[in-house]
Formats: sequence, C-alpha cells, structure tokens
Amino acid sequence: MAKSDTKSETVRSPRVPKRTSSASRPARRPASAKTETPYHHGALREALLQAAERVLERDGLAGLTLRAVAREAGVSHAAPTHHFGDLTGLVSELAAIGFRQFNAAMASACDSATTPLSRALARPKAYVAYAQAHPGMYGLMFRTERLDYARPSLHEAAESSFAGLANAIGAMRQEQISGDALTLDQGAAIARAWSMVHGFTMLLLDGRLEDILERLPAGTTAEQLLEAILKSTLATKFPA
Amino acid sequence: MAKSDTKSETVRSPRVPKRTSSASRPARRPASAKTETPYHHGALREALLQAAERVLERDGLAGLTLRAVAREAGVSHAAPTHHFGDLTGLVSELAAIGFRQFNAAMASACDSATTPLSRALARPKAYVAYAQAHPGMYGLMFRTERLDYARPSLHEAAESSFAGLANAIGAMRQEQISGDALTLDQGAAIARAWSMVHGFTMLLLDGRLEDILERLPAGTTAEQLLEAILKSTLATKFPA
DNA sequence: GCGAAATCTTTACACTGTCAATATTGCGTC
DNA sequence: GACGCAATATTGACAGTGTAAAGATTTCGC
Repeated sequence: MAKSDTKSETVRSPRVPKRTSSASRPARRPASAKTETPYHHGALREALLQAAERVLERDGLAGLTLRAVAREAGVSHAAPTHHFGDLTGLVSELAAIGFRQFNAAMASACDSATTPLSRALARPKAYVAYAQAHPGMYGLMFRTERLDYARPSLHEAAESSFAGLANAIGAMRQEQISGDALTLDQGAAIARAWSMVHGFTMLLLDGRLEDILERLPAGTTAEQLLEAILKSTLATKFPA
Repeated sequence: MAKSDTKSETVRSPRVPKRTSSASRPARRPASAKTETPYHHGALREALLQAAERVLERDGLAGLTLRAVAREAGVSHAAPTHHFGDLTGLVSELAAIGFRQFNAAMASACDSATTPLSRALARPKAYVAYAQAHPGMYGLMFRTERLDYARPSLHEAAESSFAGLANAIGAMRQEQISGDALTLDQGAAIARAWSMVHGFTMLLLDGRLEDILERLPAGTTAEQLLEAILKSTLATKFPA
C-alpha cells in the first residue's frame, strides 16, 4: 500500500516518454467496470474531506497529512493537491466544516433553552460539549497556525460563529449589538465571555485542568466545574 | 551548509569499514587548535537550548526542528539527539525554561504592586505581557501537543506556575489554599481566572481579537481591552 | 597511560509536502 | 459519432523532516 515512495533509482530517468497507452498495465481495470474504482472518482473532493475528518479524529492533528488523507480515501498521494492546492487548503476547508458543525450545535442548544438562566448557560455548555465530542476538529479550528482565513468558506463560517457570540452577549445585556461599532463595555463583555469559554476548553482538552479536578470533592466532573464557573460569573445578573 | 542530506546514491554502500583514521580528512582541524571548533563542544546542551529559543522566536513553532537547531548551533544534525533523545525532549526542556522565565516575570510583577486593586490587576497583565513579548515561547508552552510532562524539569516548572496562580487566587479570596484539597468554589475561582487569561492570550496571539478591537473606539489597545475585562470581573470585589 | 564512556559525525531510511510530467476520462463542438 | 480540450488522477522526483545505527574523536576514571 505505497509504503515507500522514493525508491532512489539507480539512474536518474531522463524523462523518456515511454508511451504506455493502457496496454502496459496488465489488467488493472477491465475498461469501464463500474464495480472497480474508476480513474475519475466523481466526488473526490467531498470524499477527501470526509476522509480527512476520520483521520483527524483517529490520529490527531499530527496525523492529518495530505498523504494520509489520500490513503484513507484510496487515491494517489497527489490527488488532494488538485482539489485543495496544498495542505493549508485542505485544512482550511475542513476547519470551515468544523465551524459550520459548531454553529449548528450552538443554534440547536439555544433553541432548547427556556428560562433566562438556562439560556445563559446553554451556550457555553454546548461550546465545551462540542469541543469534547470533536476534539480534533476543535483543535483544527483553534490551535492550527495553518489556516487561510482568506478562503471565503472559512472566513464566512468563522465570521458567523463570532456573530452568534456577539448576539448572545447583546441579548444578555439587553442591548442591540451593532455590526459596526462597539463600546468598550460591549467589547469587554464579548471578549470576556469568549476568552473564558475558549480558555476553559483549551485547558480541558490539554488535560491541564486535571490538577484542579483531582483536588475537588471526589467525582466532580469538568461539566460541574464549568457550571460552577458560569454561575459565579452570572451571580450579579441572576442572584440566587 | 548541508543543503541536501539524502543524495540518493547510485549504489547502496554495503557498509565497508573504510578505516579513514583522521588522514582522509584533509586539514579540517590542525590537532587541538582552540580557535577552531573542537570536536567536543563543551556546553552543547545549553548552546542548543539557546539556539532553539532563537529559532523559535525567529521562525515560529513550525520552524523549530531538530535540524534547524543543530544548524543554528553549528553542529551536525544528529547532535541534539544525544542530549535530548528526540524532538519531544528538546521541546520539553525549552518549555521548562519558558515556564521558569514566566514564573520569574509573574513574581516580579506581584512584588511591584501596592494597592489591593493593582495587585489584582498586576498578575493577569504580566501574564499577557509575557506572552506578547515571547509569543513563540508561550505557544510552545501551551499549544504544543509535543510536551512530555513526565520530564522532571518541565513538570516542576509547570507545577510551580500553577501554584503561583492558586496562591494569588487564595490571597484575593483571603483564604489559605491547601495543596491537597479544594472546594468547588475555590476550584471554580482558580479555573475561571486561568481560563480567562489563557483564553484571552490565545485569542490575542492568534489575531482573533482583531475583529473586536477594530470595532472599538479608535486607538483602543489590547491592554485597555484586557483592563476593561478585568475591572468588570473584579467589580464586585472592588466597587468603583 | 590506557581502556571505557561520553560526545559528535556520518550514513541511511521512512516519512512528509510540493512540483512537473504523464495518463485517463468527461464533455462540448463539429 | 468523432475530435479536441479541459478536468481529473497517477507517477515520479526532490528537498526537507525525525530517528536509528555505526563510526570517529575526545574526555575521564583508574
């Protein structure tokens, strides 16, 4: 299965045309048999993205390579290049998918909230829950330097995610958050909420909250710790 | 300067002993001339760590490779292996240095605070300031999966950093934080402070706060945004 | 002084991203 | 339907990476 690519040939082949027009390959594909893998995949771009997500969640960020994705999808190692340009392209498109998944999860969580307090808690809890359910994706979205935000799909998905956050903060403050200008108070409220939830998520995924969790009363979960944090933060708004 | 290592030799050399005892090398080193680079470096380990920090801050995390560090230090590409085992080892030792630098900066910042409010603000501000001054180091310490916390130097330095945070929170709550057990309230306070500052720092370094900053009144800096966040958080403790 | 251990270099190999050249197929146009 | 071109996929090559093994050199303990 393509274990070694560079065979270090004895002589540097001087680009001889060879002209092996489908007769040199012994019997790889009997000329348009639908059951065999055709030369043209048909929907390789989507297949590659799905393969990439599988590889990411299975092998982590370090295992997410162009060649690994190509292997997972069963195509040659250079096939992804044609669809995504380079690794940055593939990673950026996958991150855009992650942001859309994430946005959908957040919207769904907000819908199912009833009381004001539960509305205030639903969003951050869903945030952390998404990251725990898709740690690879969350890491791809937030800890990769290799993202190209100039790509429209990624830019739009990330922008939409930010807008959702800003709107939620605005609703909690009972203000209309304008798209153009923010007061320092508004900006601070948004940055504070985002920083706290993002920071908590990163520390949790990195295992750095273990030191705290194991010192808490036995059996305390990360979710309970998060809820305690949120309630202490919201204490002024929702006095017990 | 060792531009290409794998020359793809024509014939696979079958390990012939060759016996070239210092006569085959023409005149590389005239037998113990102190001005020339000696075979034994003497303090290569420290030199490698300093070279690694230079490479990290110059070329970023992606540029921090074993071979790049070796080039920077002027030794062969496999020299670091002997001192650090593998890339994880080098990166972990460098991260330990980062944590010690960081701890020193935090301690210094706390000393120079006078009023209770300034004491409460000094630590997070110094935290963000360190990350901005050493973005490569901070990224190494907090966004690398390739850290081996089993290494005593790294474990100890990171532990000390956490202890400093816990003590600062305890002082603010006017409680004695025990090393063994925490109440849920205490754990939540520590995790909340750490999450917020860490999250703010990561978002800032990643440029994700730009969307907010450019919507704030013209000229607002990240430091001012941070201060607004901190003051709103501390409003209950230090009413204006 | 001498052998052993520590240190550093050399060599090799599997893996990676990326580019160039080639092969194959689909599709619009006659 | 046949032709030609563009899109798609493969093959091959190359520079770079980490890492392991083996050789060269120096230092150190005795």
